[in-house]
Amino acid sequence: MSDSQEKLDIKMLSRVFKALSNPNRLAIYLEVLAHRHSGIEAPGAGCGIADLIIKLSVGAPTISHHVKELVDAGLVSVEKNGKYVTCHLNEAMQKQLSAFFNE
Amino acid sequence: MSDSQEKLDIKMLSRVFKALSNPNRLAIYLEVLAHRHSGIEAPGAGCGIADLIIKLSVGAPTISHHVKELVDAGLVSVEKNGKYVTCHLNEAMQKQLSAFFNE
DNA sequence: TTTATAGTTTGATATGTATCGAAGTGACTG
DNA sequence: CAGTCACTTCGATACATATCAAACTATAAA
Repeated sequence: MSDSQEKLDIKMLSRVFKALSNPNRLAIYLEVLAHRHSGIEAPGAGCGIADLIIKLSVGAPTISHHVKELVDAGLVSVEKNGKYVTCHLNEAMQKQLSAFFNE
Repeated sequence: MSDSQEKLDIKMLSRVFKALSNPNRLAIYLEVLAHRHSGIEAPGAGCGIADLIIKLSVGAPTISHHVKELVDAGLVSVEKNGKYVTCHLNEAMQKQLSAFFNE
């Protein structure tokens, strides 16, 4: 299964960078990174959409849009619990990016 | 002025990623990366603008524009020799990006 | 000095993006 | 069921971007 692709080609890479090219989206990604190893989410401590809305001071539609783009780029994934949504880091992509800049 | 030595904040980081978010610009950056350790440039073997025009199949103005954006983002630098221009990797920025994704 | 070469700048255009308010959807609550 | 909550989708708008052709600059060659 193509979970995350084997190796990043130019097209996919540029998609990833485009996803990170917006300050708000990058902030979301950094927030997800920060919660990377926080284990089971304490309520409100995770990377819920509501937390992001507060931290970034932009509207819910915008956050929703940005999160979707991060998901589409393969950088994060979302998990639905009832009416709540939590963001998680895509570790595989993280590794590939790390490898790319380490070369 | 404050060049790229301190740590990358969200604003600068997003600028860097924006520079890499265009496939053609990313291709240029990869080309520069590829010539990173080729020592003294053999004529035509380096990362001259002309080489890039051929490799990317886009017009000279577009290449010129993209190279400028990469320079502005601090990813590469340019060196003029007579009427020729060669691109070089900004190693400091490379290190910072590597560090960012390794964290 | 005239001409050619390498690259840049300008102007135009077509397309993409960020953001918002309003309306919609699905889940929980009384 | 009716209402609220958390989030998403839609539609509009203002702004940014990628690209090209044409004009320009600077260097080199004749």
